[in-house]
Parts: sequence; C-alpha cells; structure tokens
Amino acid sequence: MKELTKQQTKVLTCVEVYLNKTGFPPTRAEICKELGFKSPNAAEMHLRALEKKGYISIQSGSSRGISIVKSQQAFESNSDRMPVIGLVAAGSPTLAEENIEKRISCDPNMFEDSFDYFLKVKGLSMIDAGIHEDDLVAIKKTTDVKNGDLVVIRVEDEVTLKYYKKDNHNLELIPANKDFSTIKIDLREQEAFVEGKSVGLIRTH
Amino acid sequence: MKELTKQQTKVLTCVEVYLNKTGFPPTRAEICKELGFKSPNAAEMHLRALEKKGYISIQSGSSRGISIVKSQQAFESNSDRMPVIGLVAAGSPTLAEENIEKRISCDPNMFEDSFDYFLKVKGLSMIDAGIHEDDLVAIKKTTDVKNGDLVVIRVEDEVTLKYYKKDNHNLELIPANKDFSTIKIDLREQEAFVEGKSVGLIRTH
DNA sequence: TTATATACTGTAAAAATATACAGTATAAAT
DNA sequence: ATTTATACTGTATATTTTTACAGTATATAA
Repeated sequence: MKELTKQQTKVLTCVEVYLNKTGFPPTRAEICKELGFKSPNAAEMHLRALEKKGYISIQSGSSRGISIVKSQQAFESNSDRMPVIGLVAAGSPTLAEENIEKRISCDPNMFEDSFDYFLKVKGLSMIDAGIHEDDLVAIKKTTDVKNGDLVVIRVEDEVTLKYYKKDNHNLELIPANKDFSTIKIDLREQEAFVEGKSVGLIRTH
Repeated sequence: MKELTKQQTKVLTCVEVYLNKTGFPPTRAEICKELGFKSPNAAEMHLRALEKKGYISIQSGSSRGISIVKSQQAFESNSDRMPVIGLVAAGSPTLAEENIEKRISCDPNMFEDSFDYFLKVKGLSMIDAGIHEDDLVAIKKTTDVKNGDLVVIRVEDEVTLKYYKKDNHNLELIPANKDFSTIKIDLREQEAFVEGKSVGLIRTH
C-alpha cells in the first residue's frame, strides 16, 4: 500500500472520524470546514489521491459516496472487547494475557484518540484530576508523549500513572494529590520507559 | 422500543444492507428502486416513521443523512450509537433529537447497569466526586432511585445532576463541591421529577 | 533552470437529493 | 358510517453536492 502524504492522512482520518460520529461520510465542503480548507477542490483532490492509492473508493456522481477500503487505524471494527489490566505492583509486563482482568465491549475509537487497553487505577495519587480508585483509564500504547500528558510509565520495576514533565535529562512524574510527592528522575542515572498515555476514562457508578 | 410495521422493517433492512454493502446510506430514490416504490415520498414517509420510533436518526438537509440507531438484526452486534445530550439550561425535554449533540458507538451494557444516554456535564458542582465539566455521565432512565444515588432530576424547568436524598417529603439534592449548597425541596410545595440515574461515566483526555 | 508533485483558492454549473404538497386506495378501529 | 393509520403515486422546487476549470504558491528533483 502506497504511503500517504501528511494532508492525505489528515483527510482520511477526517472521513473516518466523521463516519464514526455520524454514520455517513462527509461532503467535500464538510471536510474543508473540518480541516480549514477554503475550497471544496482541496478536499476533492485529496480524496482522488486517496482513491488512487487504494485507501477509499468513491462512487462517482453520488453525494457522500465515499467508502473506506483500508482504514488508517482499526476504525472499521467499532466494537472490540478491550482488555482491562490491573495496575499491578511490580515488574510485570503491562500487556499479557494473565494480567487481563476482564474485557469490556466498546468502540476503540469512542474517545478522540484510539486506545489499546484499560488500566485499572489503584490508589489515590491522581484524585485531584478526578481519577479515582478502580476507574478505568484508556491507554494508547505510544512513546510519543508531551509535557502535561497523563502517562503510564515504568521506572525500574514499578508501573505508575502520572503527569509527565521532561526537561532535558530531568524527568518529573507528577501526581494530582497534595499528599503525594513528585517523583524526580535523572535520566542519566535511571531508566524510565513510557508505556503509553491516557486518552480517556470510564467509571462505573 | 416501538414495533415496526412490515414495510418499515423492509425499509430499515434495506438501509442496513445498503450501508453494509456501500459504506454509506441510500437516498430516498435508491430505497424506492430497491423496494419497487415509484415515489420518493414512499421512502420518505417510512424513514420518518423509523425516526419517530427511534430506529434511525435523520440529519435534516443532508443527503444520505441517515444513521442507524438501533439495528433490526445483528448487523452491529453489541454496539449501539448512544446519544450524547447537553445538560441544557432550562425546561427542555431531556431526550429529543434536537438535543442530541452526537452519538458514540458503544455497548449499552459496558457498565454494570444498562443505560439510555450520555449527559454532558456542565459546571463544577460535582467536582469532588471526580465529575468534571464536559464529562459524559451514562444515564439510565428510571424513577427507581435510592438515597445516595447520583440522579438527573428536574425541578421546575431546571435539570441538574446531584446526589439524591429523600426523607419523607423532604428532598435534598446534594452537590459534591463545598462552594455549592444543597438544594432542599419540600415535595408538598414543589415538584421534582427524577429523569434517571447515573450508572457510569466517560471522559476524553 | 525547468519540470513535477503537493497543496491549495475561487467560481460556476450540472446533477443529485431532500422534501413539501396534493392526491388515491385500503384495511382496521371506533 | 366515519375516522384513523398504513401505504403509497406523482410533481415540483429549493438546496445540497459533485465536479470541472482556471489559477496561485512552494518545495523538491532533474
């Protein structure tokens, strides 16, 4: 499958998100509005390119006649049984069948970003961020995190959920509870491995 | 859910099959062609009926603006498009198509109890319960609530989300924020209508 | 230096589409 | 006997939408 340009990727994602939200594909004008283009032809050209590369098919003459052939991510299956993983104390690999407590049927794209698993929160270190014990935090596996992101990070053998702040070789893992203190790590001395970041949360009342 | 007539069932199935085949919904004319009708108004009327009965939603003014809300058969097994409703200020009926901000594909049974819609939280009155602005609270339509339940309740024309506490004719609606005060109602003087209760919450980070 | 691909703006017209309105027909309910 | 709901036909129009055409700008490759 041919590579997509940055803008083509944006357009494809836009179509998929729209489809996911409304149940039918967007018009050229709607794509433009979403992505800030000022001419419907901008969308048209990208769609043509996407069709040529085999990512979508366009039914000529039909309004909204776009269908996804090969989605960027796994947008097509909109109900997977997503694993729930306990925030286990020490050293276990984050995702492993024996760590899966249960599975929940839901759309991997129910949040703005896709995710890979739920992490069951232990402890009260993020209580001021409205994250309670036993809440399920949706985690997207990635190492691409920014300062301020809520991340799942492994330091030595311990896995925690904290706010991320990195300045050069100084890493801070910041809790949202004044009774807990920030973990400060000098990356020249100690390793820290980002497992993923939170894209959402669910809680059962 | 209301029963469908024979023809309405045919039309709904037709829409689902078309969607399944092409990836986008049919036009009125296409439905007619498929089912042998000779007037687009035939399809139109059936679609209106399907919308009124809650099986589809129609985006007025949009071509092919049909989306399946509740599918006939197991086209989408355990994933319905659950409506998200804004906590509108005054007097609006809780569930009405014009109040639906969007829909989210998810399992209506993802929480321990089933639910009917998501309510988008406004304001900070429940912040100490870890419920933030713009969180989506899953609401089950019921009037069967107990003390301590988190309920959606309408008093006069105002709809709010509060903890429920009733003692004889004294009703208390308790916020989870010390800056807000408990609303006390003497049910002999003022009416209060329980719209439903929260069974869960989701939040996008 | 000249292509070539990407990435658009702006306009316009033809075609597709939703949707209102005026009817007809039939069976079941009151 | 009359209303009511279902189930359409047929026509017309305003709106939505696709899609072609004529340009502009920029970066990269030949």
